[in-house]
Amino acid sequence: MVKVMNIIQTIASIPLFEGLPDNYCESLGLIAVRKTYARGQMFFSEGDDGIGFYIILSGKVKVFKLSADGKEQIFHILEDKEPFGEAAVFAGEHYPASAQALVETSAIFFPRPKFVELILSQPSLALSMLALLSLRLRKLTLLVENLSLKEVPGRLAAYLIFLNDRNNHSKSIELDVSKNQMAGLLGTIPETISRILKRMSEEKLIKMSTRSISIIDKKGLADLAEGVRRLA
Amino acid sequence: MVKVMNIIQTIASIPLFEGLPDNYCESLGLIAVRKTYARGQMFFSEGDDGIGFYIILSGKVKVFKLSADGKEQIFHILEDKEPFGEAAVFAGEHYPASAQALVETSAIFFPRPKFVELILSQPSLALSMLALLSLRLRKLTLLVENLSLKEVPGRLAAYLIFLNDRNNHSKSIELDVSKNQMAGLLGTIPETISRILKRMSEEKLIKMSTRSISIIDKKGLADLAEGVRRLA
DNA sequence: GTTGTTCCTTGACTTAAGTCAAATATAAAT
DNA sequence: ATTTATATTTGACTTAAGTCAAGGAACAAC
Repeated sequence: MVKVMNIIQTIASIPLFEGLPDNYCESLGLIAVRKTYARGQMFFSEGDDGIGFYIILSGKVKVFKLSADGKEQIFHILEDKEPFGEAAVFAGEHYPASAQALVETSAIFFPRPKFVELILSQPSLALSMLALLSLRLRKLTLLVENLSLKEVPGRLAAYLIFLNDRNNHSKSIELDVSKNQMAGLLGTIPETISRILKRMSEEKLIKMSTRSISIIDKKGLADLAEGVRRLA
Repeated sequence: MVKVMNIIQTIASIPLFEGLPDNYCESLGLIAVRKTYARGQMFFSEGDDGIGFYIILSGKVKVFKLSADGKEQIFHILEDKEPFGEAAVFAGEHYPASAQALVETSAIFFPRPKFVELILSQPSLALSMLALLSLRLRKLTLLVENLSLKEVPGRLAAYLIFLNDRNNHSKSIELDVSKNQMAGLLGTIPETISRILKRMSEEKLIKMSTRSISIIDKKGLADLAEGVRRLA
């Protein structure tokens, strides 16, 4: 029972379920299953039946698709307390993309049938899910915008600013994803990332250290991201 | 009252609200407002407050974003009974993109506050909305995949097949959107569309008439869309 | 340390697709 | 029909970014 209690407390602390009455958190706890995935292990693959969704407790997960020739487009890189696979629970039968652990990751799993049942009895939970999906939609919209409206330096600048904003606006950005992953997220290749980061350094927009990047001219980066300025 | 009755019947026929109890359709009818938009008129612009969402009764609407230098990325082109602006109702405060009537369009509008209220009292309505948002998410996922994993001929092939499938798999596709719009949707420019359609004709994948396109080699197109084959 | 592995950088080359500009074609208006 | 406007096609040119291939770091294991 100790383990169940832990899950319930954990659930209550997840933004998605915030403000739910205690007894519903308990119901959630009862249908939730804790799982651990090793680095590189797949949660699910594109086309699999959508049997439920996950919420990350710790670790890092990438959601992506592969093209016929093996190129990979990453849609999201997700961390603590972020859910994934949730769209498949409501829409179609299958997961539209694949999900893989980038590092050892622990997550809780909510099986579809029981969760849908719960939703039906609890409108405010439904409202939370609606807000969540809307947010995802917004994030994806941003990605589409980036991919088609901006060239790579702009996308990269936007991503650096995103990372910076997420880390409390501290001047230095930890590069906890490989340039390979970065490239996949930005719809390009690692070589291009390298070259652009170099140009950004030359133009004194950023300073590079081994495992991190410092933003020197945030305005300049923002201009790049807006497509206002371009890189020499 | 006649007008209200019409709206209620209309609402009951919309997939999004299918299977709802009559009294809820009536409630929806009471908060719904019918509006008409001229060709070129804006429903809302990116950044506007998300005051509600629309469902198309007749006409055609494009949802898009503009870059700093005026390039336009179209996210969806929507027709009868399709909703738009719904994400803004739940997520943030603002519409993430703009919506404009491509032809004279009539729609019903649901104001946010009253709709949210309704959702809270009716879980199965919430479930419909969840499914809808998931579907949107899926469509966008596809767009991202197209934009980054495939080159333009592949995207165009995928789009032609999409149009074909939508129109009951009839051999000929009506080009009811300009090549300009098409280009915007596929993240490219009209010139490129022209050239690729020409090459597709030369390779006997399609046959072009003035206002329509016939698919000759569907398999060939599908191969292009999958990225299996390439255009000479 | 030294070895092996993985990741990152750099260079030379190629190419898809964008820009600019001009010529046609189609549709709309009088 | 003739004119006007709008869309489409075509050509010549440019360029961002991809491919291929070779060196260099960084890191882990022994």
